[in-house]
Amino acid sequence: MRESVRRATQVCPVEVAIAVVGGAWKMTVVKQLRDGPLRFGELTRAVGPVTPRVLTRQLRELEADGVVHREVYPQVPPRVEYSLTPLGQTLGSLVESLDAWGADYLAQAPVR
Amino acid sequence: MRESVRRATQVCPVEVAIAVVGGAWKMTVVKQLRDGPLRFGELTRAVGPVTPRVLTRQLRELEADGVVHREVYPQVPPRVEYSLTPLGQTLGSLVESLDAWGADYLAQAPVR
DNA sequence: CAGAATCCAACGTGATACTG
DNA sequence: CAGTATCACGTTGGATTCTG
Repeated sequence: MRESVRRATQVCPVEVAIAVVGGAWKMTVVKQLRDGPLRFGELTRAVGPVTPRVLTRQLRELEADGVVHREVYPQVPPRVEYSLTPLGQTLGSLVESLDAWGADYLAQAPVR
Repeated sequence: MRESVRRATQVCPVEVAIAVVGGAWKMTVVKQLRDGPLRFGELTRAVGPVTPRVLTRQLRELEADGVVHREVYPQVPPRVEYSLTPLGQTLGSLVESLDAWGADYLAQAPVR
């Protein structure tokens, strides 16, 4: 268990959830993977203006937390596919809620 | 609109939601305020091992994002009450979902 | 009581260049 | 293609002390 998650257990279950999914790009990754596995490059483009360096780290953390599965196909050129684990799939409704709330928030507080 | 929220708008609504509620203690604050207004001291004790310095900053951000209302009663000793705004109340179901997911996560990945 | 001031360490995030 | 190496930096969260 990652340290930040372990610390959250000392506070409240909601902090645990935030510790797992609260990082930048993480919930967007989950959102994109809901439609099926994606290769690293596909995921990079789908998520947005994220650098490979950063996306890799977020994926590693999601993997460590059991949310994402990383499948390496030993071939040239390399092929690595990311997918949601069963646990990751349980985040589906949460992603939808966050997506809807964020959209509502933008509707009532427009970007200036 | 806070800068981190504005940046999130360039990515995805889910990132906007995370930008608003993703900070440490924030969703725990919302959870505690669901049962009604709390004074600063009460909130400090209810949230957990948070320092006044940090809790104040998180509350200011939640206030700036329109989630929390801060009511000052001009008296001695000072009395300041925090409550959820209508927007903050719309986070209710999200808090419940996060709480449930976090609890499930702990059940399947016990603290070691 | 409800914070503000000051200071700081750690972390999260990012740009750029390079590689098996 | 899917990263890694290196470097850099702003923000976050925190400890401590002090105050109207």
